[in-house]
Amino acid sequence: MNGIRRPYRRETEDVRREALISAALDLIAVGGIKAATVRAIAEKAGVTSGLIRHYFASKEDLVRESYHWMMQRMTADSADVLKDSECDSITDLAVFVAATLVPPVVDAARLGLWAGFMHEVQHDPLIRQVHIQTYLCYRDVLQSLIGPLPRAVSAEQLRADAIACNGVIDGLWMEACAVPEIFAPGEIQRIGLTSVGAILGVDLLSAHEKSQRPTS
Amino acid sequence: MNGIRRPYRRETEDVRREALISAALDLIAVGGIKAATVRAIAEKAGVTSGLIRHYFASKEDLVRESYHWMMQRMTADSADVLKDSECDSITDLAVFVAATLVPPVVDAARLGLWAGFMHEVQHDPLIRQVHIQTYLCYRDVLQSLIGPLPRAVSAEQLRADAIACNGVIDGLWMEACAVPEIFAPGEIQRIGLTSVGAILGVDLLSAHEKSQRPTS
DNA sequence: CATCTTATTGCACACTTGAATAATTCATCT
DNA sequence: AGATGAATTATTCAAGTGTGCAATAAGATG
Repeated sequence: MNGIRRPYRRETEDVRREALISAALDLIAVGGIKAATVRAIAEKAGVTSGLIRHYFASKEDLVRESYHWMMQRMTADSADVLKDSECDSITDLAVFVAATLVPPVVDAARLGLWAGFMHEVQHDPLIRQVHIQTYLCYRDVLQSLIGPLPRAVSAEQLRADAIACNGVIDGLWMEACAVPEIFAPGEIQRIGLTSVGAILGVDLLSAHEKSQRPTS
Repeated sequence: MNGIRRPYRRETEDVRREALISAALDLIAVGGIKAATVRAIAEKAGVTSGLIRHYFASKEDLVRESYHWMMQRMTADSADVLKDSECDSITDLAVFVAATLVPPVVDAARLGLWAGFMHEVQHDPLIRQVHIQTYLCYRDVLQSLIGPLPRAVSAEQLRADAIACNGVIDGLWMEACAVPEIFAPGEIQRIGLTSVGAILGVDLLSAHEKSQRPTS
């Protein structure tokens, strides 16, 4: 058989793996896990489907690694918000909460991705571990922002506060992603700041407003 | 061909439709949407796969109706908590919040079900409409519980409070379903009561404790 | 009991799926 | 340049997918 084959370039393992992972995540975000077939992934990554099994033990394996990759990126993204902050602890927290409740963190595709994996969290041990690790990591960041606040609380109370704040933020993020049209612009962000502030007994709303305009 | 056919009983349309819907939901809860194949659904419902197309225009159609059915049941369940309450408004709210944050509402299968459909919410117009309707309905119940509280707030504030409380509850519910093992028993419930109370400026925790033991 | 309606089965069909493997072609090394 | 090795393609395969439709038997009606 001598049909003409498509030309190709050889790439490093890292390049190909990342291309396949990105393609898988794109597909899952838009069409759910069922849309991530080997053929669709390969086409989106610009290769043929056979290559998937060359770099991953199975398609399942690729999906698992994709989840890990995505969660790592999300964690890094949220940590970046505070990278070079020179503000007080209240303002840091306000900025952190506010950033989580507007685009690009609020994004239908991101929610689709997150939900697409949620069921695997129940059954795949590795995915479950990644989920827990990412959740705890995010909560720790939150706790490290809550801790320095000018309040006197026990360690137990601090943990409870972090869980609670994480809960509000997650819940609001979800609804904002799912059906943004039923909220006014900026409403969810404002509600998030107010609620977290109420839980912690600090005024996050004005702290956030203050952080917006000192560009003078 | 005259192989012996499996015997069967004729049932009404309602019985069969509900059996098929229940079977579909069971499968989706455990294995995600991809597990809900026509053959698996039919087997679990005790019929053969051809019957699905007799009662539903397509498998997709069955899935859509299943979602609708599930959401209606969830809404009804949460409304039932307050059915014959004779308590004051604070206690009603406390009971409502508390009920959402323990089993059977907190349940991995329920979360799996909910997440399994989340992606369809983005793309299927009917499912999206059902989602919005259910969300607003739940929030209205919440708002009707918040409204009578002994506080003086504007209508706008009331709406914001309801959104915020719904957010906390959703977020905590999610984490409790997903990874219950990282929380102490009753911890999420307590945190939920405290947080919602803090947002609204009322003491839900003691209101709930009070409602537990007046069985004298 | 005979007849009729239709709920239900059983099967075939066309397609898609993930996986396995043979066949190629690119890039590197001497 | 020419050979070597491995990245990549192309093809095949068995299993599973939803759908369409004819055959059948359950149960109501007369």
